[in-house]
Amino acid sequence: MFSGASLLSMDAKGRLAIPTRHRDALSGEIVVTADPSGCLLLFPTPAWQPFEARVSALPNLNPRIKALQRLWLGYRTDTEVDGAGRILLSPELRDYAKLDRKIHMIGQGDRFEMWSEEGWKEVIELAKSTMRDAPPAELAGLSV
Amino acid sequence: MFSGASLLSMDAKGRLAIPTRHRDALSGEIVVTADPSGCLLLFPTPAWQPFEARVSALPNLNPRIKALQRLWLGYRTDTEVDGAGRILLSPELRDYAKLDRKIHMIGQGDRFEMWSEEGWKEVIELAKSTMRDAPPAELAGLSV
DNA sequence: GGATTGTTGGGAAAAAGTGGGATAATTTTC
DNA sequence: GAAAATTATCCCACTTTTTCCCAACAATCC
Repeated sequence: MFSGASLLSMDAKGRLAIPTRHRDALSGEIVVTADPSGCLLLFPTPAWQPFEARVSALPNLNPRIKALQRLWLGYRTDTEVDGAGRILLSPELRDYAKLDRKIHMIGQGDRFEMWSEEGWKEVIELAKSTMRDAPPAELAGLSV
Repeated sequence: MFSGASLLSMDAKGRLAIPTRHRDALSGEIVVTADPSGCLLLFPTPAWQPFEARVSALPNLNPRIKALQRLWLGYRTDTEVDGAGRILLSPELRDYAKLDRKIHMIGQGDRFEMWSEEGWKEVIELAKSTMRDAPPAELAGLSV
């Protein structure tokens, strides 16, 4: 299970160093794609496959679902970690998630999420405002 | 059950000495994460697991709940107490909770909370103003 | 009062991150 | 079709960060 937040910096060539503590989990082949929440998703190839299978199996006569498929499957990019422990993000992926120098890499179970500084700030703000204004009933008892 | 408030001081390297009276409760593996209230949470590993299970089980098609999961699960960091009774907080965790030298460590049942000077002052202020201005009906009977 | 235990800060060695440069490959233009 | 230029990939070196260990100071107990 991946977890942990890291602030990474992408260089001018679009290279991104994977923190060493995640190197072995992400060694070799990696799949990167776009997520409709605004971030990029980063899967080790074995974890990608069930995800792709589930997305492909969705009933895509619904144009909304079809649009989701277009993103998840359409932006799918295979890449791999180079000798210096870095991956290369294509201009298209970088552009989709509005990534510039500072990137937040967030462990999220079977995948990592890549957020721009701005996007991650909005996630934090959404979480904070939720707890402040209208905590969902499902959370009852979570905080002691 | 953890309880008690301690004012700790973090050194320049992000090291934080655990008060001796809590050492045995927090010996070995510890889980630290971010909380949407603005503080960090510190669990002994056994106490973390039911918390993670409940968070993971939330219905995360709701973007607000998904944002909460991103924080709680995403910032999750395993750490351990060093030979001098200190833990190391990563720059990302420190940054999230705006921690600088002075940190308030608050016992809270199965976990500890870590607050910045500023954040803790706001908690106190909120508690005070609540009792002053609009005590919730749920409190009926608490004050003798 | 001395000794032992606990606390704090610093320093050195190792590891990881960062950037540049060179070589190879591909594309475009003449 | 060939040559040149631009882009991409790989490799090496330097800088910064991290981690581990030790020493000095403080407090407590005997």
